[in-house]
Amino acid sequence: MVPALEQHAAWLAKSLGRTDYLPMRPDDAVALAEAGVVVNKYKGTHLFREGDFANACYIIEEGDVELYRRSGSGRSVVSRIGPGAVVGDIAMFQERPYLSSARAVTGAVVLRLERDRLVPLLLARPVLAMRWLVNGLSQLESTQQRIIRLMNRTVLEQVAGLLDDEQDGFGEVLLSQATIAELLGASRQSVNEALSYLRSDGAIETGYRRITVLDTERLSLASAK
Amino acid sequence: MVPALEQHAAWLAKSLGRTDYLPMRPDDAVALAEAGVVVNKYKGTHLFREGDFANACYIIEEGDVELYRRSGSGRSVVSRIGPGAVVGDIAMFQERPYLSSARAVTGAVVLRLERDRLVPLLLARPVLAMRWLVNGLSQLESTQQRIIRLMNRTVLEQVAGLLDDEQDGFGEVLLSQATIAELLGASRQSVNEALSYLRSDGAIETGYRRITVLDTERLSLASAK
DNA sequence: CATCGAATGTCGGGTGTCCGACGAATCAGT
DNA sequence: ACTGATTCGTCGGACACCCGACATTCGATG
Repeated sequence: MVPALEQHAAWLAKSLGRTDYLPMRPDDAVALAEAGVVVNKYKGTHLFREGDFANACYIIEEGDVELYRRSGSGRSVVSRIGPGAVVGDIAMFQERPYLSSARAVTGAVVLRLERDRLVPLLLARPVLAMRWLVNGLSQLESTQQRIIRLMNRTVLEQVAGLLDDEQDGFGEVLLSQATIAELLGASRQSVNEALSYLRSDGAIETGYRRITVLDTERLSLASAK
Repeated sequence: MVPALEQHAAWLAKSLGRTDYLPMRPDDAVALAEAGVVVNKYKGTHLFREGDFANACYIIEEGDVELYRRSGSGRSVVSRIGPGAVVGDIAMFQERPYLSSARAVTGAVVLRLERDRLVPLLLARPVLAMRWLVNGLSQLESTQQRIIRLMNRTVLEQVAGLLDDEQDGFGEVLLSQATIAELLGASRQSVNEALSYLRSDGAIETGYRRITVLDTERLSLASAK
């Protein structure tokens, strides 16, 4: 076994959750890593497109991926996911076409898992199936929370909440205002107005494709309201 | 084995999806039915409340259940689910408190599954775990679709879409306007205005806690826009 | 350093929705 | 049939948001 494979195995074990009551033996993770292929995706390329038949799913190891659908004329962003997320598994398990397109917005490293190899593996190793289950349900939970964040909230509150969630270790969010607007289902102008307010409040600093969080306190204040 | 148990087993097999590549042996369904307890819930009673520690999950066999959370002052409806849906499993698998309350809005029959009995069962029978997984992911899909339905859509379009989805075999939707408003995150008045428009258009008829769909064609026309 | 595409900041006009309020209609219980 | 509680229908004012438009600024590319 190559060292890289071991590394991926360890990474997978961490990514699929840390539930104590589901002890994961090392060979479980290794088996999963062996079943997949590590793929390097360049910025802007697609993992899959809406309508393609779902033969495989992907686990994101590095980078950000955007999920979107055509809706009428334009496209609407369903969600944006990062390392640890599993994508395409819904359609894959149901043996149907993907219901959204997945595009790497940064350079990304993903693990591609073919349906024909994954399903037998999960059936043979119940612990992996259970982990996968818990992981998928966690995703469901965060999606539901996003619904709540969208409902009955002004753009200002939504923007503040998003910045609070998305900031990295240095308090930076590297998104254009247009992208934020798409994520929230708002217009770019309204997002700009909200950012202006937060800036004048001293909660953030804004730059080109970059927002720096200065005061998390004020931010969550504007978010909760 | 009592006849009622057989019936529940058959029902469970149907409810957890019909994926051909996951053949479910009869004893799988029976084992699942045996692991749970059938509970009768009267209108208005709670299956569980937000914050309670999640010891069990529920499969709904009859009736409708409403999921809601406290948000600030009032409560906001997360979703409304019917027969076939599984609820409470997210928190249960994660060993955390329930993140929303579940209340029977009609009389309901549910199967209560204790965590301590279910987890070993799923580990012993991978097919069941996989079915559960596919079912949970389907729920995730419909939640995502609901997000899309909420974003960038007028109340009229949302109401038309909801009626199209929720009508039963006779084209009837038995919900009060206030409930519809909660489901969509809109005000009762706006829902009323949308219904008035659809009524004058000849697409629906309205009554006390009842809406009858007359013309599905016009409805989907108003929904798509 | 010149150029061009992309992103930001800002302005009015138009409108969809919320909110409070009120009366009419419907249902359930004594 | 009377009564109280719930639901429906409707109005006008307030306001957050969308949209189009335009100038400005930033960053990559040669």
